[in-house]
Amino acid sequence: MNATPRWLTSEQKAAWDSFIRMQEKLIGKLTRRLQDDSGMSASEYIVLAKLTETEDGRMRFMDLAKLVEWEKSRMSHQVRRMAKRGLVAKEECPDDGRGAFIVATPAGHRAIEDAAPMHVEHVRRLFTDALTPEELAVLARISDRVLAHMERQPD
Amino acid sequence: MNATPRWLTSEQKAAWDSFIRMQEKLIGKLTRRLQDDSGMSASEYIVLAKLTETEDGRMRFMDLAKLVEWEKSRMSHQVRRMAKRGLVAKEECPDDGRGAFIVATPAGHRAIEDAAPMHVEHVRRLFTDALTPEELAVLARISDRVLAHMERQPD
DNA sequence: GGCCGCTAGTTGACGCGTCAACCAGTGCGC
DNA sequence: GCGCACTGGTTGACGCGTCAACTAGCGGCC
Repeated sequence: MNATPRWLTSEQKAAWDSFIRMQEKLIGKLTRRLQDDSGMSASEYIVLAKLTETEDGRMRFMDLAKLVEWEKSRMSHQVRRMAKRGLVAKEECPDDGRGAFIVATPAGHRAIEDAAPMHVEHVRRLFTDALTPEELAVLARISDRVLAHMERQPD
Repeated sequence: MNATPRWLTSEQKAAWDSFIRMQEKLIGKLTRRLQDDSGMSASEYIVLAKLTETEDGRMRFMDLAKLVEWEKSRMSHQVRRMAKRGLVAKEECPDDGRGAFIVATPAGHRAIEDAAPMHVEHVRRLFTDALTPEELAVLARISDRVLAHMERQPD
């Protein structure tokens, strides 16, 4: 212990800084846009998106949480807030006394249908339009490599 | 208005999904690690990092906010919390009656010096080690392109 | 020197995310 | 059928981030 730390090379640091800066600005702009255009947070958007992609706009609480890779407590808080806003509703589950279904309400369906086209347009405008198809493919490959690499690491 | 929305192609959507997933997982792991290893949030880390990179560990409030591209209210809240924890202190500015200097305390210096080597190690372990130097360079170039593209867009 | 618009910084309310503690129902072993 | 570990889900406290409203000092124009 107490070995002199191995810092990043200047190329590595530059790459890291660019990546972090880009990602922060991009996500920031998108969430602000979503909020301004549709009065919806990114979390609300993704919950509604996943729910309404199903057959009947309904999903078991834990299935939903696993699908978006959230902790159950995060999902619980989120669902409570969205239920208060009338975007989703909780229904009890006949098969499992503990369980709950989360359902997108009509207002929820309307909200995501209104929001989605604009959101996609912003993703296009800010992100995909910046890159050639080849660059986009390279970025996808790199992202998958990092993801795969992380899977192999502890934690 | 009401034109049928132009969705992303499946390649674009796949690239977007991979990027988002990677970035969320990576940032998530790093912040959790930082918290566990050093009891510090990412925000605290960056504030201390920028502060201690200066000559005297001191910076004008607004200069600091601009440097890390935060809103002043965000910085104000952050500094208040960090002052409460004893990581920084506020000093008044002789030249400008409104102004404030933010100073890293000895505890602040110690905290970042302890945290930095481990943090860098995790960045290396989770990110730079996943990629070849060429891939890293490509990612940097792509990030810079997206950044530059965003600068040219409204908002 | 008095007004006015600007910049510096704070505050409060509210949504978000994490952690840890908790309750309740399930299902399995005996 | 009883006990017990596990899963499903909630809750409360707290740090974080945004927005909007606010205070206060500065600087320029008349």
